[in-house]
Amino acid sequence: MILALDIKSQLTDLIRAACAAVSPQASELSIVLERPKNAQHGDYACNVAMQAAKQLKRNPRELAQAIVAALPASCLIGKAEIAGAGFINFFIGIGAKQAVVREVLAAGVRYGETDRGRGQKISLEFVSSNPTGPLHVAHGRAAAFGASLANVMAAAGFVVQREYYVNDAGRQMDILTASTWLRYLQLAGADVPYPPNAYQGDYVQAMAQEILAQYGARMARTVTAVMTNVPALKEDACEKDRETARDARIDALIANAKQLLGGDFRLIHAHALKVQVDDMRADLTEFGVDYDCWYSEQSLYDNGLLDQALGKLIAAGHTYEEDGALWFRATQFGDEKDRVLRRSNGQYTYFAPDIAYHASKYDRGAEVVIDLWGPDHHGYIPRVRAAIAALGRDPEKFIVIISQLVKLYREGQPVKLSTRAGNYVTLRDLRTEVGRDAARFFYILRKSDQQLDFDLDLAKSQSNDNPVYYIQYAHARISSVFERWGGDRALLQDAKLDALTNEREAQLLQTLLDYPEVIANAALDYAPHALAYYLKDLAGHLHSYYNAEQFLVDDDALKLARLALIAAVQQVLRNGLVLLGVSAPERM
RNA sequence: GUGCCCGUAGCUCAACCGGAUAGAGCACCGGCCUUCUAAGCCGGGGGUUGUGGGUUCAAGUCCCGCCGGGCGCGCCA
Repeated sequence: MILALDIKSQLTDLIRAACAAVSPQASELSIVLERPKNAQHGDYACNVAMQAAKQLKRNPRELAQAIVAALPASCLIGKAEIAGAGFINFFIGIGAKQAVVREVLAAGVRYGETDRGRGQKISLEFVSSNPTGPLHVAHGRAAAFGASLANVMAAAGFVVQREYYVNDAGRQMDILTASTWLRYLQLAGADVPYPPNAYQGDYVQAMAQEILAQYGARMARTVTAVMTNVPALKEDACEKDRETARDARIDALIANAKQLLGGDFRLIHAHALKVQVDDMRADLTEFGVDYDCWYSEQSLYDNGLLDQALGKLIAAGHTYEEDGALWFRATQFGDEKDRVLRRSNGQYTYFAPDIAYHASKYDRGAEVVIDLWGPDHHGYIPRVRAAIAALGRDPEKFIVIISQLVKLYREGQPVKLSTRAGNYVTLRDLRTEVGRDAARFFYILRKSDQQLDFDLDLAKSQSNDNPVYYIQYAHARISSVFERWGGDRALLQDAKLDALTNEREAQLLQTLLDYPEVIANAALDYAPHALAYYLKDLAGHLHSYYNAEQFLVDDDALKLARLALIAAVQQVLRNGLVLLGVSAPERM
């Protein structure tokens, strides 16, 4: 929706008109309005006079004076004064601000929406964890960030497609399949060794149980058969050699599994995939994170999109063969080295289907593609960008947001995590421990490219230390006032607002006015944390107001005006919390 | 070694793409509950924005050097 009451753009128009009257050249200037930190500097400050002073060869303060003098008459501006080096400070009349209350109450859940995104189609991919085990706390951050960003962008007028790329075709899934089978063999009584780089979690055991229950001993094989041609580990060698040996060992086990099981390998594979994807989906749904599309990597092989994408690259001459492998000339598109698409063993790299996947995002209508990745993938960005460029798409329309590491703290000490032992903290653990609201909120409190220290005790604490409760409490307090009042909230829509005149009321009105722009900026900057800080701010102003003034007063006009104001505040608090996936409780 | 990201109060972090006296919370000190929820409010101390230069009316923000930290640099994903 487009606000009737957009003070900032109305003011911008007035200033532009004034500039045009002062000088034809000045009419070309871009008018930037900013909310001063210092209340003495008014509600909006404009620096256009300082920007223009040089090219107009005029003194900035004198120029500012001329612009102010040329301002068209408007009931919006209570006062405009020159300050500092040439700022024009605007004080908005309280009457103009009061109208925001009616605006908020009329718009309701839609207050804050703008058309800044102009309906641009965005593909936003986030989490996309391998379906080889439960989501852990880093995925949780990506989930919370991606979901909040998608909500904020949608509110700002973008059309957002939320995507999860399911890596159901790669080697990791084969390892999970083999892991499940090995556990199954152990359950069936076979004394097979379990490799250290197979999946260690208990969920593998659980899947093995299910396979055993469903298919009985039909997939059992002798240990000798399973271990045929499986090379030994080299635990006394150096780290690099040990890793190579481990890789070779698990690859041999996978090859044996495929050969010994035939079609049954696909059965275990399909079972494991379904269990893991269902589990992740349930986990995310419980976290308030939903997707428009779960996109299968395997489908790119099956429906020919992979061949199509590679065919395009080959036809355009962007590939070559060397050492038996197929290479992409990534260096011609800004990457630091060329990249392998198809290995000499005939297998495609992870990169190859990923190119097809990204191509499909654009082919399905995305104007801008945004990927949210972990920090360990940032070296991968130039490669994908190069491929997008090679396919004739604008690489500027491909944006990667890096979601940095999450460190957990308990009692001031970092929580030790060891992926190898399989005892990492899952998202589900975290949700169980601190609750969904605190988890969602804490996760987006930091800029995505900054490491996040997650204080478990703080997130759990039901105290004033906890910013989630601080905001929710403001919302609940307002509910409590209305419960005490007992009147009909619909009456507030038409309440007279003239009585809202004191400093705290002016502050609240202005903060409500800021909300749509906060949403828009958070969307354009990919920075949902800005919304969290705004809500803390709004809640703070409400708490101050609550403490300073009585709402349920004898003076009827004053009472209704104040109730209308806090109803509007509550609406905005709720709207903001909804975008962040945090509940807005009526009582606490 | 090379590339990217980061360095702001004792701690965790903001700062509206270059604006005015760098702001919150925690911690510390002092006040406020017979009045709509004290999970709250009011007040106080605390800073050479890692460092040295540069750009300009104006730099935490932009450019260069250095110091310190994180991550990446596979025919892995």
